Amino acid sequence: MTLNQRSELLLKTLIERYIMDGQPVASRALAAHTGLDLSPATIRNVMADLEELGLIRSPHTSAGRIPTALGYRVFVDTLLKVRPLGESEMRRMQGEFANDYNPQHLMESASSLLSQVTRLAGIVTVPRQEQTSLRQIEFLALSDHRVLVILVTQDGRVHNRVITANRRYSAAELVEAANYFNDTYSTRSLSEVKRMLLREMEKDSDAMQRAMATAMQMARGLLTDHEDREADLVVSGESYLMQIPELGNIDKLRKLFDAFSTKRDLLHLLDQSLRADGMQIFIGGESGYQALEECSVVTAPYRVDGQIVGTLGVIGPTRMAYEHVIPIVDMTARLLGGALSAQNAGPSEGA
Amino acid sequence: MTLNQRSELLLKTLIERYIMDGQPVASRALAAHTGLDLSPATIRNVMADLEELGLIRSPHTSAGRIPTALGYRVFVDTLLKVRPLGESEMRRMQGEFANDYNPQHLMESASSLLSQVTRLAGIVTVPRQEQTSLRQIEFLALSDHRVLVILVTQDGRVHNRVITANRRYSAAELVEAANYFNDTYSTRSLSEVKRMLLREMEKDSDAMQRAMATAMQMARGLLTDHEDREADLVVSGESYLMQIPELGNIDKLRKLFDAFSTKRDLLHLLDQSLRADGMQIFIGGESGYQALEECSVVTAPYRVDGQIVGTLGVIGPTRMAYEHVIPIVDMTARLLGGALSAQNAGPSEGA
DNA sequence: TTCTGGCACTCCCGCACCCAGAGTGCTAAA
DNA sequence: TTTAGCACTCTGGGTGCGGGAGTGCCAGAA
Repeated sequence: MTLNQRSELLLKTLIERYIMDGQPVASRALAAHTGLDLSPATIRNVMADLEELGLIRSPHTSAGRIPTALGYRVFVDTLLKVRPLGESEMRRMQGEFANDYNPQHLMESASSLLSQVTRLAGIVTVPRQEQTSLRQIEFLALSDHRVLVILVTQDGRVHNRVITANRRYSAAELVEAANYFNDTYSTRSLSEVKRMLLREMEKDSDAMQRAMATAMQMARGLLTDHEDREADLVVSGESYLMQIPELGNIDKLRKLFDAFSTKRDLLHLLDQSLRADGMQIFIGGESGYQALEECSVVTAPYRVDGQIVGTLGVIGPTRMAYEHVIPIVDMTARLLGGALSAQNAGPSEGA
Repeated sequence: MTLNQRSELLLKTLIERYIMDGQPVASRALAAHTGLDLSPATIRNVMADLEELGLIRSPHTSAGRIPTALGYRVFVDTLLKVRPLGESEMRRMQGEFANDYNPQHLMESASSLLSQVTRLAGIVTVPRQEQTSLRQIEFLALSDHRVLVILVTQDGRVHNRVITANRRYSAAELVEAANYFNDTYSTRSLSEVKRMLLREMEKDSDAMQRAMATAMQMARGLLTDHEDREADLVVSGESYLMQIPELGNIDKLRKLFDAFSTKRDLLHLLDQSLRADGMQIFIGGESGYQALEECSVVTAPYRVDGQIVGTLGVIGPTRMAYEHVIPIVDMTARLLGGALSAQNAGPSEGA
């Protein structure tokens, strides 16, 4: 499928116009808005060819043409000129992340920033624990048999988990166990820690030192149901999606919102982007999820200390201003990654 | 405004029927479904009186009647017979809370339980910190100047906050400070702690013991921006609201969903319920929030160790099955309160 | 006095119909 | 290869009509 230059230009303008006002584009309008000095009749001939190729279609006989998913694909892959971010917009975005050292809060900022600037729904995945490495662990006796485990990961997030032990542990024992744990496992990735722990636990526990045994005991609580729903999503601006006319159908809208609250499908989708190591754009049904039928998803992974740990992006109608959305998503990923990495160094000013 | 028994019965049946199928109720239908042996003509006379009183209205001349907000008010206040929960439903609900000792998780369960059982949106406010009392506090050195403060409140929730100190603190210092803090302030309510701290800090810091000084230093970080958005809402099942026909109007729907993501108005509303110390029902515009125009809100406060700490409830169309919803909200409040109180005792089985 | 049957009236709703407008596809000529 | 012209098609809004549902009122029955 090769398009000559003129067809490309026409396809490009057609999609741009359609994105602008959502109306099927007629041959006359196209003739007027593309620079070429051609009559509507000529345009019609070209459009017939483009329709043949499956790039555009007409909703009915006497309407103009609208892009198909394939048309958008070609547009995004080869025709789109991404417009770089303006200075002021850039500064405004940077401002959102300045002086904030709370990781959870940073992710919420990123999500709401995405949705506000693009007027679409913003999504940010919270770093998967397996990906990030352990920085520090502490055990704290709460009551007789209950111990609070505090886990600080490399991205600066603090995780709590209360576990119920089968005997009472003294404060000294717990400190000792934590020290052992920190000495042995700190700076290793959580998945690695998990592997190592499982191996250790196979050994006869009689042979262990006391500290080690206690640490193992605590770790058991950590290992069991740790990853259930920890991998989480921050979503914001869903309500922007309610005014997009393509989803006037309440039923489709409902499916979409269910996807937002279930989160599972979205997490899967974003996982793909996590592995892909670069900006990704899913157009319409391409994502494979029925709820996203009429939607496109633009995602970019973000890095903490050079390591990809999560993804963020936006969800909106297939008819979205890609050339505008793409640089915003890209920049937000950089800014969030930067802010999360920066905080490891820690701020230098006083409280 | 006094209604005779017959008018009351007719109003009650009319509203029940309208809640059932959402259609305006005609005199003939009403004559058939109320036990009374009256002709439609007689019913019409009574309906004219009820309309005069502002309890019902007709959408247009030749339609039946539908209840007004005032009508609903009278209905829920004086006519409604709440149907007690069935055994099996009760057990099912209890099951949701069994063997769960994670407060955050319990609140999410409560919210999703509410929405699943009622098929409306469920809301649960997270306990206000001021209301609950301090159980335990610990300080943990993260890096040079950064200290992790871990705060365990009476309801079992664990709060983290990273503060940046203006000098390095040794582990021993931090332990000592935590001990001092726990000895002095434990079991007091957080608002009380805050008051006492402010008083202490006015004194000359030279006079303080070292531990106390350190504790004060840490506390400063806690006091500053603590209550910003901590008071939070757990919402679920919003998408159920999309299929209620009264909100077919996308614009109203959007306002409602904005209210869900802003959360502020909802928090205000629930705060009223917190103070009212009992089940509350806001019908239509009564709540005073425009977004809730066509909605009713049913709320009940829940208690931890006898003390009201939060509220929960549902939001749905004014035309909701109150006699069904009310006992569910009531029971959920008891169950959540119970589960949160129970966990303070702690489970007895091993890990 | 209260209830009821009857009747005229009103309004909604679905249906068919028509018409203007917009846009296309095709053909023949430049 | 491009273009003008023309016939054709589809949409959407407006209109008119008839049936159905329900009311309000009145006069007579209980």
